[in-house]
Amino acid sequence: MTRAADRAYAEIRSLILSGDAAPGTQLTEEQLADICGVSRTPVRDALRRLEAELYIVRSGSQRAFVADWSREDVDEMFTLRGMLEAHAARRAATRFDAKGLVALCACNALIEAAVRQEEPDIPTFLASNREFHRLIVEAAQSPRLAVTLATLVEQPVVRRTAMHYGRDQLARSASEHRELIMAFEARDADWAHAVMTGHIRRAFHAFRGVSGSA
Amino acid sequence: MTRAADRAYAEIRSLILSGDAAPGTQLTEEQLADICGVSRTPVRDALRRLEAELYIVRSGSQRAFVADWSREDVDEMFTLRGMLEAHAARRAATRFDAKGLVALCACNALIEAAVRQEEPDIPTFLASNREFHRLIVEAAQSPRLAVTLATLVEQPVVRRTAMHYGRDQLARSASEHRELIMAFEARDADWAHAVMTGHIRRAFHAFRGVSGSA
DNA sequence: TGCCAACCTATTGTATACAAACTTGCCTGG
DNA sequence: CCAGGCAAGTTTGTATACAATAGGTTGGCA
Repeated sequence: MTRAADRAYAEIRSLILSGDAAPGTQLTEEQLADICGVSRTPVRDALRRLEAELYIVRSGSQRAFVADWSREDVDEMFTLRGMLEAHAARRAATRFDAKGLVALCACNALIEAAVRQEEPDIPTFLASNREFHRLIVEAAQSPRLAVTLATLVEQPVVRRTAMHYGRDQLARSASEHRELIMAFEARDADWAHAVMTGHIRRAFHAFRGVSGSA
Repeated sequence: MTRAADRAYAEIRSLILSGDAAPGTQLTEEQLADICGVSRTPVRDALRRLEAELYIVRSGSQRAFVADWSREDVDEMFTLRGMLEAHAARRAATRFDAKGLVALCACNALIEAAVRQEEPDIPTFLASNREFHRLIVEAAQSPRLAVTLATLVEQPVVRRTAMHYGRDQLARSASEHRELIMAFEARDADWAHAVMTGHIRRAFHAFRGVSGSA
């Protein structure tokens, strides 16, 4: 199922994430169509998605530009994500079934393995971390929440961040995940909410530290 | 600026809100193109937006169906909206300028006028109410928050609800708006947060009451 | 009669051509 | 010299034709 629109979406997002398309750059549909080797139609679809996810912004006349992320934007993104993910954790705590918890544990096992390596395996960490959070949102059983969060977790910032984490930060993350799992096993909604809040806030400050020194 | 895509969006949304397109109904692009008097291209754009706003859902093979709103969906929507709008109010409290507050007061004056009528003017109430909340989100100065909330406030439920409110509920709403304005004038973030939380929760229970008896 | 397969239809995905709208820069008149 | 508008070029919006694919139906075979 590799539709042209999906490939265009992945390609354009990659351009933005890699920095090849710097913030503020204008993205014209034709130019992107050339790059992706498809026509403008699927490119338009891809741009709509990227716009909803705030990778790009549009001028008054609907021209597309690579979004610029100010310090305030990053702060606000983490705050929103913290609120919503904590809410998801609260809901998930009373809704997880045995199978879901097993999957969650397996997922975190992958994360811990990736971290324990001599040279931490960042791509695996990222993928598994994303899956971990996705499992929790899924367990929360709220389509609205899932859609809303989906536009926040896959942001440029999140991806760039982990690249620069030290192993201690990565290990800390895995450890917090373990505590989350404990809260879920105890079906303790308040606990899960609190741990998730702290988890995201810590990630936020880890990012500020990294980004400030970089 | 009445693009075909915008008209199609409004037309299709209206079909869903009015109930002409019942939940579960399949919406085919060609059929909608006929109804709206445009080609499939703008209809596809409109469907993408409606999908993001959860008016419609898609099957595995990308077929579009009118979304079904369960009781749980409605609960969750109000909860999310409450969290996010309260957060917006908190931010807005320390960011409103004199001009913004004047606009907010003017907006609520319209609402109160609409409510005081012999026969309450529901369309005006809805429009002004929407503008009132929009002004607050704008004052919060968080594009992410604005985008996120935009997908929640314009939901089928919200619109259907107000149609059935009694005058007491409408008046209560306007009165809560006045208290919000007081909180903003005092630049008291916690107060604004609390009032907004209560405002949305009351609307939620008013809806449950109306919808339960209907 | 039940099931499987092939075809046929309905629906979405993509490409392309053309139209509308916005930008830009030049030119003209004051 | 500046302002305003006009014209050319760029970019997005829309329509339409065609391709691919999923679903349903019908016919044949066991």
